[in-house]
Amino acid sequence: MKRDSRLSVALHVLLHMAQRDTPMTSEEMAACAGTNPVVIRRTFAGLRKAGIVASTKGHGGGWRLGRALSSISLAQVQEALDETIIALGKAEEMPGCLVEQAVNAALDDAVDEARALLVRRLAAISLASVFGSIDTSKIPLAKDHHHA
Amino acid sequence: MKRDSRLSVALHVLLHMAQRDTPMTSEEMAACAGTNPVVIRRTFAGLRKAGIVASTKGHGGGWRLGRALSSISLAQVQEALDETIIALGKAEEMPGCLVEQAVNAALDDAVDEARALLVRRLAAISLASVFGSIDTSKIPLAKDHHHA
DNA sequence: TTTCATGTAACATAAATAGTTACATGAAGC
DNA sequence: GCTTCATGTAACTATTTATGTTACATGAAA
Repeated sequence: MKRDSRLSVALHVLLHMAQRDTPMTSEEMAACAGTNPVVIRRTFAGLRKAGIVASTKGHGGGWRLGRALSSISLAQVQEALDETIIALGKAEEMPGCLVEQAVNAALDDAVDEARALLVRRLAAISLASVFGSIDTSKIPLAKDHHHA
Repeated sequence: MKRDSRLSVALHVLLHMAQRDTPMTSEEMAACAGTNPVVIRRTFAGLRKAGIVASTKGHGGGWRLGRALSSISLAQVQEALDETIIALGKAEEMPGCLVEQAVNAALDDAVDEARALLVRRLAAISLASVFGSIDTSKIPLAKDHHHA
């Protein structure tokens, strides 16, 4: 089963957006995500509905953050994308089969618990803290500021 | 993203297999899983490699458990299926981008933790315990044994 | 030596996702 | 007001992945 990387992509784009003072067009976002503008607009529509970003049409328009980085948790972004977290599903081929019911009940408990844990962890991480974790020491200086 | 229900299906079939004293053909297994024999043979090849089931060719052949239900954990079956657990993946569009790296590092931690929890939970559940949880009170009696 | 079942390759189908084209909507600038 | 630029979204195409199917070789029992 293929994994869904929309959350990773969305977070990446959001952090680049945070570094700008002008709105970011879907074309710029697409370039930064390695995809195309329509896919971005489609994906980010969910984030807009959640208030995480806002978009404006027309000249000088584009996308900007809807609130501060510190007020956006990874869980909120995940939720807004309506992305599946746990890949394990349950079979429902034989709705009346007690064996199938017992199997699904056993799986449900474990899966729900893991999903809840992941959501808690993602809820505890803000975009601001991810932003702060960027290792700026690796960024080559644009110009030599003759440090030291 | 679509969920993968192979674990649920495999567990279901294994429990039906446990209730029999003769080998179960892939055709019977397919009927019980709502799929077809080749898909079953393909899926269960992984379980055979893990020793969870054994298969024999020829007349009277088919599939049977490789060890006792109490010695098979849900985690072992999951592992044998080589099934993805967590659906969240990471983007690697811009390998050099520090922002992308920071995002993926943040996600990795949370995802790994949730995956580990789920595996622990699945490892703690044996097929025998799932078998024991089947609610036999709901099974209609085949014939009236004039109980009471 | 016939029958039955697995093992597996090769191919076909189906379903989900992503990408593309096209165009309506609306906001800025001239 | 008209042009330009950007979003919003529908409709379509392409790609990818998983599933289902056909075909046939292998091997064991009767």
